[in-house]
Amino acid sequence: MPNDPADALTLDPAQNSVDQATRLIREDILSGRIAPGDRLKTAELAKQLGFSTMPLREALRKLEGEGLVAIEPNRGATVRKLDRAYITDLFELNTELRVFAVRRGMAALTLERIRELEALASEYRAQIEAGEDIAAIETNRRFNARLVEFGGNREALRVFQRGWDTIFAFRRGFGYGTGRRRVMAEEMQLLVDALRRQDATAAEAILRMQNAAMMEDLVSRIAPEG
Amino acid sequence: MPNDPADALTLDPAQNSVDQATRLIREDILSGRIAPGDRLKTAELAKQLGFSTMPLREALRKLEGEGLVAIEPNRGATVRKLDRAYITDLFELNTELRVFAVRRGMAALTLERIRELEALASEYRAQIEAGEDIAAIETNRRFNARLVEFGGNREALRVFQRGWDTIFAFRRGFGYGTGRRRVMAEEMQLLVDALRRQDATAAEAILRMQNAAMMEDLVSRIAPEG
DNA sequence: GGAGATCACTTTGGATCAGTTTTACACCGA
DNA sequence: TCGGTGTAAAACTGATCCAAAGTGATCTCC
Repeated sequence: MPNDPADALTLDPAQNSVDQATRLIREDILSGRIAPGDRLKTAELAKQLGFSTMPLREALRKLEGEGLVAIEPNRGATVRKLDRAYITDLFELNTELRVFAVRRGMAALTLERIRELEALASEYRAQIEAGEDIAAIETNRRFNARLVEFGGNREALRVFQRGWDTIFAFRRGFGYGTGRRRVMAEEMQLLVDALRRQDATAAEAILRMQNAAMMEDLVSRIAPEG
Repeated sequence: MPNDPADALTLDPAQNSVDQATRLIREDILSGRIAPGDRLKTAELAKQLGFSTMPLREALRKLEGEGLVAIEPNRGATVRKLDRAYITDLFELNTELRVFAVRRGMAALTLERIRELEALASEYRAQIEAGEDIAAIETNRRFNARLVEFGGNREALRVFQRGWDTIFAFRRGFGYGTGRRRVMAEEMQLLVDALRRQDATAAEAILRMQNAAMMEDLVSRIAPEG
């Protein structure tokens, strides 16, 4: 969606109530203030956010279309439940999108772009060492988003971002593996090195290796049939 | 979205007006009865479909979330414009998803599944020879959807289907390349043969070759900066 | 004492209505 | 004749209202 005014990627002025409400609810869900499975009552949200129920109804419908909330007839809206299959599928798909982006964007990788990725990787490492976990997570997101963006396929980027947000919202509830963090910093640097060498095979291998480790970490945190 | 009641993949009973309206409008868009860029006025749709304007507003919001329509504040809803970059990105992404599915699903490809794909390929060939273009297009869709489904990643399938529907809606407006059809039937058969031989490399090569040819065909139909 | 039915309360679904913005069109002037 | 302006109609936005469906508690009957 190249020029979507209500796009999460671009900064929207959010003039009308519907867009504002949509943004606020989405942030509440993705930031974990509202947990998966929670009910979203229009009257409650209306009082809480200061809108009437009408914009809320439309906002919830929009979020339903985005897949973030589920609306059952005569029963109202709830935050989308995330089961194991969904999360692992999403995660695997995102890895594939990163591999695709790297393969596709390798040729167009200017030195400037590589330096940007390297800067982000350094920032990530520094934040991990300093114990700034929240900031590190955000840096990680930016690193990967830029990586996919350099692939040059906007739709892939869009799918990737949505998937990332969902996985992130899920992981917040289950915690992060502490052991993976330092390794992640190393892997990031290895990836940048591979990109600098124009070594697509190595880059792909790193991404898949990372995927395997993260999947194991994810699955271990979920109940047998979450 | 494994258990979405209002999912396009599953057959929804569509009890309430919003779901019914959403489905009807979506079908109108994807079938080409409403063209990209057309305005979607709530009052008009309400009279036409027999609902009040309220459910229509919510239906349009839901479709906005799905990315099918764009809603600008105080200006109403229009069917999402499809420009060249969007279509080519989508098409390329879909090729990648097919490659991913083939690689991932190769191991789990039972003989039964291969036979099913082969049957679809034969059906496609027969329909092309008989000049049943509409039916052939549908068979082509089923073939590829099954191919991706056999990959075992539900999210990939979902993204693929949405992308396919969009590309399809676009191509209706620009026509189909007549020359590609017979070649497509051959490529389908080649793909099935590769799958039978468990030859992932060959299968991938066929898919990418097909992608290149289709992209060329697509781009040639679009104005320089459509 | 337990299970089922009834009743009250909560919440959603759909409709109507007033206020605001946009847009189309005619009119006026250069 | 062309361009700008002002008015009017149409469309969207937001709010309130009423009906319908669901939920839960209490009460009665077995």
